[in-house]
Amino acid sequence: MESILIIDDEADIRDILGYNLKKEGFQVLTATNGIEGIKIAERENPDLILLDVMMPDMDGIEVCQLLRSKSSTAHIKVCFLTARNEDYSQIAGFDAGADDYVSKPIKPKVLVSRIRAILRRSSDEQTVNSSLSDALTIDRDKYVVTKKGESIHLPKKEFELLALLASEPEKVFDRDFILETVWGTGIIVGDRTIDVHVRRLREKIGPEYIKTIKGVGYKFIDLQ
Amino acid sequence: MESILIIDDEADIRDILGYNLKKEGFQVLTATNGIEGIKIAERENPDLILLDVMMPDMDGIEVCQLLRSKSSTAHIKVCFLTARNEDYSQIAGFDAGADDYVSKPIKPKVLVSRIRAILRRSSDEQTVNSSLSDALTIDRDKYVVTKKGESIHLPKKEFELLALLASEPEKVFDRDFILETVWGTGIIVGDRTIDVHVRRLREKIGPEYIKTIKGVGYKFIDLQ
DNA sequence: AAAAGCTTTTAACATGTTTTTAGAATTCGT
DNA sequence: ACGAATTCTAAAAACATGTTAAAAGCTTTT
Repeated sequence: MESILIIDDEADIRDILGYNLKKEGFQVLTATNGIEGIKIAERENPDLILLDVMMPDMDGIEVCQLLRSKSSTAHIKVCFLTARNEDYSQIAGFDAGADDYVSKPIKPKVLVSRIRAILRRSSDEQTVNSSLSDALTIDRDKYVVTKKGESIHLPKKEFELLALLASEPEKVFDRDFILETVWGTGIIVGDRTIDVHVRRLREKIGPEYIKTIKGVGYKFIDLQ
Repeated sequence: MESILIIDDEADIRDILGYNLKKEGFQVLTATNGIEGIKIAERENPDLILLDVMMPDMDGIEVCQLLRSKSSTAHIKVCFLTARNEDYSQIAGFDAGADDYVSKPIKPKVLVSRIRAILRRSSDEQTVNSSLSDALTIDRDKYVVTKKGESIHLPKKEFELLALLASEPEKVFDRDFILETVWGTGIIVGDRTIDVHVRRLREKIGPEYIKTIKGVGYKFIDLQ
């Protein structure tokens, strides 16, 4: 589950945002000021921090700069909460390393969709990196496989199979696991079904990417 | 001309507000309760709804949530009318997706300036979102699609479908998601309903914009 | 209140693609 | 070289989508 840390001095805001984010399935952490927020961020390593710009003692900009300067928190996504016409803070915020900002009054639905967008952005990048060899890219969202810039059309099962194998290059996936994941538990298909799919995948993306481990299963080779 | 829907059970309020808004050049629609209001909103697609929080049967919060949950009304701006010390309603109101609120007793001049502010804000936002590809523009506010300067009339469902797909070009939307978003959760329609809508969309905007991913769903292609 | 016009949904059928199967050929490890 | 596992091939079966026309729902007009 994705976790979100809210840093805001106003209890009302913390409550409303917390309520809405929990409802959407996020794990919620809260802090009432910058110092506390940084401590929690270090300890809990949340996926994203919602950070109020205007706070007494230490403002959001400062907090963000501190987060960015520590290696244990530098990677955490930060989204600023700003009052409507604090235009300057948007600029200063991005400057300080924010990923996005949302203006008050905050509409929960807007906020949630922005949060999802930020998190998706980062997970996309990872997907691309992890399932990417120099020549091959796999984009689950767009359902597209690219080889040396040329996009290759793959039908659903072949795509799912490739995406699974490529999700952990070098790891051997055994036939039962592949069947469960790509076909679904309980679905019974003949012995040769996987083979045929692998064959056609090799035909389309090139045979060098998928290696057979006889008696066990298949693995994706990340060609450097 | 910008249109405003007033939903309030008290005839006095409807009359006073209606009179003032007409004088300011708005087109005014009225409804005496939530159900009627939602119907009118769907049919007339007003630019903004003034929504009384305290009403018998269905209160404003509920009405607003319903409006937000339907794709055909989700984009309409909502401004709550609240009694002076209903503080909680401000919180619950934003929670339900309101854009602003005005406390009674309402001073017409204040209300008009608030309304102008909301509409101005929204038209700014929409401009950014509306031009999605060079050839095709989609304006949620006006419910208009333009292709190379020529405006194309699309019925509601087709428009919503296009707007959804175009909201993230290249991304594949699966059939379940499309059904949930455009038709609504729990609404059951036949298997071929989406296809037929896609077909007619392609007929009107050109077949090259919407691509089928067999077994998965559809995606919008952003032609450069 | 009926008629005319749209929009939306349904249903039946056509089409083309994907998935599965099965047998023969081949490969691989021991 | 032997046997088990995998690949290859082609055809059958299953499936998803496209296409049409008509029916069912709405709104607006008369």
